[in-house]
Amino acid sequence: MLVLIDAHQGVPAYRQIIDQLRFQIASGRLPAGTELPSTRALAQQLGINPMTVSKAYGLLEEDGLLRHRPGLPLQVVAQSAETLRAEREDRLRCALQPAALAATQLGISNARALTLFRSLLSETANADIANAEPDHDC
Amino acid sequence: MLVLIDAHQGVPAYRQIIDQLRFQIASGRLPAGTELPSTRALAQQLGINPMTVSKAYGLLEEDGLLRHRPGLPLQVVAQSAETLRAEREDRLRCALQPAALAATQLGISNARALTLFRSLLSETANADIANAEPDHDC
DNA sequence: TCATGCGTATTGCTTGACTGATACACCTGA
DNA sequence: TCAGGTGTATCAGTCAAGCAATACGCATGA
Repeated sequence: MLVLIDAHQGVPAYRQIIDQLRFQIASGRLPAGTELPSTRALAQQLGINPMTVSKAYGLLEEDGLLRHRPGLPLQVVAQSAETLRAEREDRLRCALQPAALAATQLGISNARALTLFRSLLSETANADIANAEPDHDC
Repeated sequence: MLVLIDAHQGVPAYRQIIDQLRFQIASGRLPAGTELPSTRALAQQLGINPMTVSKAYGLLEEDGLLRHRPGLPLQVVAQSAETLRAEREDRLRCALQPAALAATQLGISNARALTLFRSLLSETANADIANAEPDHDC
């Protein structure tokens, strides 16, 4: 399954599509040249409107991640290794930003925050990726 | 001036109040026992409705940062050392969990992830909360 | 040529967040 | 007791985001 929509999550559908595709492109799971399913096909698979998929595709194309030639399916655009590396780091930075803000506002020292993050990284690396769920509600 | 509202920022007024007060409490600029201005006083000062201030105060009270006794002004709650330390760390852990997961799935090394987090912590600590700017949308 | 599939521009609806006006209950202090 | 202070419950209005139905232009292949 390419994309999964969780209606219970509060995040709009088109943004979930963007996030998951962007993630899979950055991580290399969708290499350059990969053809994406049509808007109608993916929409039917997800049980949503084709326009919602189209909105996601359009924004990804604006970002230069996808290429669209009329009459042909959308393709993942080839990106340099450096661009991919920067993209990966950017995504991690975005994930870390709220944590850094929380640490500051909570008055937790940088050293303590880093120690916490280090232990979490070890736990996550050892955990099975399949059941990537938060242990308790945050 | 206790709080500043920037109408052009896109962030709702009640949330700007929460963020700024939370930061000032965490940083010690508003020590325990400090009496906050009344909802009406702060509302008039900011040119907004008292209910908007009340909403912010109410949420901060839910978080245990403020204490309200009917008929008396709101007070900053005394931060009991050990019990709140664990709770603060738990909240930071929850903020860090998705980042640790992203680092693992993106194939970013623990060392690189920690370096990134360290630099973000420095940036966040130096930033003034008044102009809490998103560098670029994540 | 025509049927088929493609992406999407346009339009309107729904939903929820945000805000504010009003009214109320409560406490303090004269 | 009562005037004046407090926070806030309730209700209604505004606004933008998200989504979907429809229709259109385009490319392909028989």
